[in-house]
Amino acid sequence: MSSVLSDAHLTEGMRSVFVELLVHGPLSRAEAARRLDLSPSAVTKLTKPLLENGYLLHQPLGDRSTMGRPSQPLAVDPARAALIGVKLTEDALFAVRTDLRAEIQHELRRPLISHAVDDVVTRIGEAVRDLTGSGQPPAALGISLAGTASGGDPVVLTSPFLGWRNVPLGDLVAAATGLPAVVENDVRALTAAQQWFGAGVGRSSFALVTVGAGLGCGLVIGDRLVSGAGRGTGLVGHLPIHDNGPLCEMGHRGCARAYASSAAIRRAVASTLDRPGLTFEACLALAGEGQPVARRIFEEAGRALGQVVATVANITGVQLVILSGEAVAMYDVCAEAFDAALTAHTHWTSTPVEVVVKPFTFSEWARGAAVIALQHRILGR
Amino acid sequence: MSSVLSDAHLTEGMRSVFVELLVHGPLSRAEAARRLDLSPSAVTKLTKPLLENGYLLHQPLGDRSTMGRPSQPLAVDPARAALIGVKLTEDALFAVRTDLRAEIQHELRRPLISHAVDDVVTRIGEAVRDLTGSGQPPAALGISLAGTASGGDPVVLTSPFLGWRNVPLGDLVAAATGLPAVVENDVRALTAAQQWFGAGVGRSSFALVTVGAGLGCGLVIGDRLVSGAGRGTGLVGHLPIHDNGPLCEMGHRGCARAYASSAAIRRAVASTLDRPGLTFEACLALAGEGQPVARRIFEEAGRALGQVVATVANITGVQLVILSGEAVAMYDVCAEAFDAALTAHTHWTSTPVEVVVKPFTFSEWARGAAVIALQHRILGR
DNA sequence: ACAAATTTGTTGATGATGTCAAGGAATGAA
DNA sequence: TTCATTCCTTGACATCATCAACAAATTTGT
Repeated sequence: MSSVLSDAHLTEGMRSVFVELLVHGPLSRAEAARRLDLSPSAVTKLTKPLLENGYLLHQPLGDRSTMGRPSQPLAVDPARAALIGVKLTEDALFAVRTDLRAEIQHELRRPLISHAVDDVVTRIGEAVRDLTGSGQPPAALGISLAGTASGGDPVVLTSPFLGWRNVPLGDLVAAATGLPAVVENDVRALTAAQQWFGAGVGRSSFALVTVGAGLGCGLVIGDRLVSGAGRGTGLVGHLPIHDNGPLCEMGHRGCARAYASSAAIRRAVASTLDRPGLTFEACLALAGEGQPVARRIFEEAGRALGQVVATVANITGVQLVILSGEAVAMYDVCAEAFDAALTAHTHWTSTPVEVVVKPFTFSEWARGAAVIALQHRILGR
Repeated sequence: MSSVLSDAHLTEGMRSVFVELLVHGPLSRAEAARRLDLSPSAVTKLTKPLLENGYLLHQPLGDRSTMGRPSQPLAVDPARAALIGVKLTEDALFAVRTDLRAEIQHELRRPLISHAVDDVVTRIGEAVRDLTGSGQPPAALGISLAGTASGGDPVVLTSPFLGWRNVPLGDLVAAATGLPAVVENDVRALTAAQQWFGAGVGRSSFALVTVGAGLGCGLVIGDRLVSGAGRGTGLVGHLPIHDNGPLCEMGHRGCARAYASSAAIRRAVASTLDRPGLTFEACLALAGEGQPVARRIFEEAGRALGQVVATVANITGVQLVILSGEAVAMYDVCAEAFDAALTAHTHWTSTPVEVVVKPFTFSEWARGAAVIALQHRILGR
């Protein structure tokens, strides 16, 4: 049983069945056939080699309420392969090891002292080794970071905060680790994770809006992750909100980022209260306690965020928007302002936007990278 | 030679070759094979029945500069079938008859006195008869109008300005004319026309922004026309531009529509100059002559439009935006303001947006409807 | 208890569709 | 004239999904 998801000569049909079972949980052959618009016999034939190779397992029978022969649910064996996901930030490296359903098994965090390409590649290699240990070698590796990483299987990336331009990070890491490696923008990676294993399951189109150090937006339209070639997608951070709002780092007045990024919120609360040492979490706590300055600033942030979400939904037509990111906890203290702004700016001819708030931990970024690796490995792009 | 594009039992492969030749002009078999990632032999086999049925024609040989046996270009015979496109407005019906490449052959305009469904269906039937005459019967019919018409092959539509809700217009017209009929939102129809026969050819993603009575936006992402199910797409009309701008019809302050719609511009110029009878065209002429009020108002419109285009490009990541619509001529008098706003609001990490301004005549709306009919007929959705 | 109905899953024959290998056709270059 | 090159075609072959038939496992009804 050699390298995973590659030797078994996965045909197109087998891939589609595998993905359907991976994403939509255990399904009987008959149900899979209906969903994929295939004949039952085709599913039988396609699943046979997958079962033999251990990719699929028979599940214990579930409900027995229906008539006729009970169905035999099939499911992907999540332990059949492992994936590595790495998220790079300016000063740290987060890595996770996940199973095939992107459930995190191990994680680690390492400081990133040097931004030299070789050093980063070495650090990633060490992290992979430490996460792998004596276990089965991972099937693939994904790397995510902020910046305009190219979409798909990209070999070349440009990252402002690392000071990189046209670095073939994927190839370098692949050479250093011996694993197939891909690089992707972090927000898109997170979007991919939601598409296959999160709130986006079963939705052919949705948007993910992240709030944290900045604002981000990922799109899935027509079952495909949108990746603007050359241009980034989801650049919502500098959407103008008010003419006379606060300034952002780029000198824009009243843009979304100047209202809703965690940095902007922290700055605003800290400077108004003249407590320069305040962290974002402390600001959040203050707002939770009803401190008026903090409350007001979070309220304005919620309003800005609501307008961002409404604008994204109006332009793209998505019905579902997932809220996530390091600072998504702010939703709790600004829900009313958010909802009011969302409703006010949603086009009146449209059905209301569904908003799902995803609790967030930092390892989600790395998990997204693992999903990118998985998708690339299975779909071949 | 019976009904077109249906009897010949078009297989999937034949469809793809046909569309490739239809959209990308004359191509040799070898070139088509390369583009479609097929073997040359496959193209030979797929084109044979299409040639026999008259869908394809051999073109006279073009350049003979290369080595080897000269290629034999194939092209779709545009006269092999005709299409009807109908655009409905509040007070008129525009209809065109086109060939397979959506070139307009005949067009007509009829007043729409009654909004009763039966009357409209009858009017459409008359228009089709008049356009068909004694010529070959059209292969399909498309209808476009403003409002949230469902996407694709829709049978049911909701139109605010006609006062319709859930009218199965496609089925009714199909029954009345005997032709396969589909309904689509007008902006999406125009977008489809640009995708196959306009500035969008060869682009897998682009946006179309229309300016006229309102603002509209159509999207093609990943080679597919985006149609928000339930929610409309491209609802850019009420994008906030300034906090203290003019009011739109919905009571929004300073939204894009209040700046850049032809109605808003006309109102602003006419009321400021106290010349209530001014038409939009007259306003445009005034601005062209340098009349300061008109110039300023068009300048602000251009600024708003530039911001709309930038926002669409930032969120969707499209690299190309096509400008069109009845009032697109305004671009000439506000190009600097438009470009400045576009650059200012374009995310700085991105490559610049390409903007293509399409001169517009009203029959383009109906032509778009014809393209929708064509796409639906060929692709089956 | 037993038969009928119902749904699932399997198997082999069939048909559709594309590739491959081979070769013919039409040209430019040596 | 001969060769290299590119285009196009043909028939053998492989792949893959459907279809029809049937076996399997259960509920329902008598």
